[in-house]
Amino acid sequence: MSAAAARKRAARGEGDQLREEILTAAEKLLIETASEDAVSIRAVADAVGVTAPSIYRHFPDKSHLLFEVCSRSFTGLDRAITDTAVSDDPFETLDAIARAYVRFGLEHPEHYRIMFMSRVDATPADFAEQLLMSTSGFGRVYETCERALATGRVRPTVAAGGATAMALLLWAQVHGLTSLLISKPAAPWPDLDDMLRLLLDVTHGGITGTDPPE
Amino acid sequence: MSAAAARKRAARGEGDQLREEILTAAEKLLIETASEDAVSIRAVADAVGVTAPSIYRHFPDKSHLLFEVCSRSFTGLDRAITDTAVSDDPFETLDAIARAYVRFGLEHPEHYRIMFMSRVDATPADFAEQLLMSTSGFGRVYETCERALATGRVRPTVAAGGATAMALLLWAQVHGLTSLLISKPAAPWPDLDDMLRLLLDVTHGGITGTDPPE
DNA sequence: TGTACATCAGTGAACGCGCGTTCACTGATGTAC
DNA sequence: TGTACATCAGTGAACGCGCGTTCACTGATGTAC
Repeated sequence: MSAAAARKRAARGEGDQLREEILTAAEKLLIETASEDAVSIRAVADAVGVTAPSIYRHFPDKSHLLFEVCSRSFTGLDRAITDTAVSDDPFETLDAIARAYVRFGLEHPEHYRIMFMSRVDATPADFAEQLLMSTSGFGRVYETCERALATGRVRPTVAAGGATAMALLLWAQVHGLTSLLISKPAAPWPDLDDMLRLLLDVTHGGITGTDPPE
Repeated sequence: MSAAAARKRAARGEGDQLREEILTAAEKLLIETASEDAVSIRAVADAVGVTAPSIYRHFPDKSHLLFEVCSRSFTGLDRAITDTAVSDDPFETLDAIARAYVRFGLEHPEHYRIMFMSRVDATPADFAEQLLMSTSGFGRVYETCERALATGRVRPTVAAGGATAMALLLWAQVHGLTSLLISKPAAPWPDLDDMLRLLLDVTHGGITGTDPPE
């Protein structure tokens, strides 16, 4: 049962149109099947309504296709972080970013899985790592950590590690919750809002040594 | 190049011997190749020095084999937690468990990946979840959280969630660090000991509202 | 305006591969008499 | 003690499958004269 509607062949300059459709279909397939393996060249081609070889006019091979789908997800997360309102208070900003991060992960679990839970060499070359660390999203977190340190409200033992360690710690915290919620949905989780509040509360308290403002 | 040494055929009662060898080989393959996909029936059989069909005398199918490898890993983690010395101070106990947990994950990254970072339906039926939550390891954490709550030293906002939420939070914390270290080794991580101390410090501080004892 | 032609998006058939699994079998091992 | 026999661990060949990828091709589109 080929999902293909009758396709019109693209005109001369419009080759990029099919390219877009391929990416969209691959993304959709990835999300629906919840499995990277199910995203085969043939399946994608079929979903778009085209034969398998024509994928190769637009992507050199399968891994480049998957990587581009993945890389768009990074952009999405990046935007989610970058769009987060900046507060004068760096701690509030970090809270807002953390919430945006978790929300993004839960709304795009399969992308999240590929980005942060899959094997390192699943994406071409060393590209992926670079892509991650160079995103403006991580940069934003790092800067905000610097601002937080500058307030002098960070406990000395924590401040000693510097902004890099602090940013990585915060990342680990939100990643831990996000990825466990994705991979172990059957655990006896409390209400998500409660859990998130608890996490942020503990993290804030552990970093500043004071109760959170609210 | 079959890795097979000449094998002696097992005697009557010793069928379980090959079964053991199969499990060991599958585990080894999983760790060496760092890929669940590379653990094929054929590859395992070859590693043991036997033909593929003979696997089926010992396991009904591939997923049961993989599941048993995985289930042994759970037992390993479970033991790592259960063997952790219990201190009178529940917070010290939680710290020790956390350290044992992270160490286990880093020493068995592929097992850890399968246990906590892979898709839910990658293991037969709903077995896996049950296996996780019913391990004595998680029970130990839960009990220790109850003891911690009983000390009255836990901040009210945290205590309000109860022992379940607290245990899940701690799990998310250590899982976050462990899984990120595994999947993003190229990130600018500080020294592991420093990172771990930072994590425990922040968590402890966030939960009790006081500086750690040391 | 009309026709010959170059371009190039997409096709259809085929390749070789490794996979999980099945089947009828072989032949060493242990047992019954 | 010796022999016929049942057991069953492991074999070898084969199955059908979906995969990524290649190749020579078709035929609609746009352009040059």
